Amino acid sequence: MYLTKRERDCLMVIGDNKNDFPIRLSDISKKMKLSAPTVYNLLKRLKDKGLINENRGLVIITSFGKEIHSNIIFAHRCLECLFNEIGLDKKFSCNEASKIDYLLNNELIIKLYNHIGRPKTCPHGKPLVV
Amino acid sequence: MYLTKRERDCLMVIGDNKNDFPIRLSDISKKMKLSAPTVYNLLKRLKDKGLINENRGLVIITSFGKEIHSNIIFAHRCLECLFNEIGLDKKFSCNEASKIDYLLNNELIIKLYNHIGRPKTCPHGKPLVV
DNA sequence: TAAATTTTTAGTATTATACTAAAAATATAT
DNA sequence: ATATATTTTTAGTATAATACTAAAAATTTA
Repeated sequence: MYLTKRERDCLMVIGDNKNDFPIRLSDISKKMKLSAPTVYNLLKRLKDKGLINENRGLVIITSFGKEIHSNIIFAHRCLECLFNEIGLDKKFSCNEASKIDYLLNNELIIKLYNHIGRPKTCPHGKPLVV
Repeated sequence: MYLTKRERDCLMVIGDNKNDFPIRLSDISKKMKLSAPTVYNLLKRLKDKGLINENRGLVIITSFGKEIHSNIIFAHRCLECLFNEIGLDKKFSCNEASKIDYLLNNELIIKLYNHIGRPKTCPHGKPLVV
């Protein structure tokens, strides 16, 4: 599953949506600070990759999309823990984690998780395993 | 200094050249398994970024290019050490490190280096500090 | 100097990114 | 119900990165 940084960011916005209702294209557009047509094209790619379903601007994440999303969340929080542990502040840790959380092999992330002592939460207090 | 993955790979080939003589475009082309015109365009970009000097296919790395190259080498080997420590084999560690060694902030890498106990060498036995 | 190799130009193509303008569709408010 | 507002979609444009082939130009080697 190769994702570009933008695709990753878009999937995160969609997956982070706590609402029961589908998220709108216009909401994603506002959150990502990108024009509607740009998001329209992004959504087409995420659809092609089987990560979302989309109908007339209403976006629902697929179960595959949820899997990839939660993998990225897990990788992100593991990396945040590591970066925080070695002396970076929360914001910096988060920022650096965002650059690479979608690129690394899952096996690596699980081994990293074990190595840092299976923490319960990330530096923001969010749970690592949901 | 933003580099693409390909630019990173090309700079590594150029910087890894131990020969006193400049490396040829055709040699880079062979090593990277890319056509000569593709490398030609890559070199133009590295030139624009001040990383190399190039004249009629003869390529020399600049002092700035050397700096970036050695930063990436250092990041790469630190990451390899970490990945090896958490239980990945040499090859896997190297492969994963290559994905991200050019993306992370230098401060982070230095803190990681301290965290892993300032090792002398990477899993391949190559020195971390030259 | 001829042959071989290498660099460079020219042209094509794809993917990702991102915009504006405007048409079409849908939703909201009166 | 209809006018207004919002949203989605299409169309068109643009740039950067990637990567190729074919062929011309330049350089190197034999």
